Amino acid sequence: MNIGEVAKRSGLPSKTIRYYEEIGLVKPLRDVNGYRAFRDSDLHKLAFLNRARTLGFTIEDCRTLLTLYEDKSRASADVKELAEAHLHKIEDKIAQLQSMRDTLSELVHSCAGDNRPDCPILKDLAAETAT
Amino acid sequence: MNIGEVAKRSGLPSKTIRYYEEIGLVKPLRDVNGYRAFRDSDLHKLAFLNRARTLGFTIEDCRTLLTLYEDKSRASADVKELAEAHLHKIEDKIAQLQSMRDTLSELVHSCAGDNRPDCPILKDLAAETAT
DNA sequence: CTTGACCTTCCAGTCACTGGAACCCTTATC
DNA sequence: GATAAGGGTTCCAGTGACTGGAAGGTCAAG
Repeated sequence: MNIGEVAKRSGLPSKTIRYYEEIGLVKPLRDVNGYRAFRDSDLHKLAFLNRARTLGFTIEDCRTLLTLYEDKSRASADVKELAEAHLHKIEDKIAQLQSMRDTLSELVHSCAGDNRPDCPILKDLAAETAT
Repeated sequence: MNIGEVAKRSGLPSKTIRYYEEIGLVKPLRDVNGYRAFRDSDLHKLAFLNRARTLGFTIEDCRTLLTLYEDKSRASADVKELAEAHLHKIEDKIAQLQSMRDTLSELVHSCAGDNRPDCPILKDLAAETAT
């Protein structure tokens, strides 16, 4: 398979696939004309990567996950640990964003949004934290 | 004020303050020795920036907000519009993260996490999307 | 005079791509 | 055989918002 087809089938842009090769996540063969020649196993890996990235795993996490995936004697505990750590990070991030949202939402609602200059949003941003 | 004190008082690292000068968000004066000399108004701006960044506004948003803040004839609608757009982005991001979290959480719970190799997390990541 | 805590600039790295330029290969059509 | 479209290739630069580190200047205290 050429890169275009693999892109279509894996859901990843060609650029990204080239990048993944560059950082050693996939190692496609080469045709005589220099084109990358992807095997089914490469496609499979790329789809795996796409899914893992969609779930927010970092590239380094993905690298580890791929290794674990290919290590048939892995302990599922290792995978679970990684996934749990990632889950916690996501939950932290959500909490942080929710706190932003709550504050912002309040500010937005308190602002008249007309053509007068008085604006509680700017007032809040400019507020002294303490003296 | 020297940068160290402004850092302490604004809550921003010195490095960040230098960076903000570099991109034109603040324009402190200079002492004869080359040290940055911050006025109260600079400190005030930096605290404003810190607060806005904490709420997740991009640097470019911050630049606009600062301009609006200093334009005493602004319309509060302009501020509100910017804040609302940002709020929507945050809400989208939250939704996206929640969807990740839900999937991940399910996967984590379905995985025994023992020393056997069987792992639903990897299975899911490797699943074909369609044929 | 030296020590240590400041301050300065400049350069490189982060993360995971993404865009673009310049060029090569393949296939079809005229 | 020329040409054009639509693949593919490499390499370089840029993104956002810092952050780390090196190499060096300045200042106050002892």
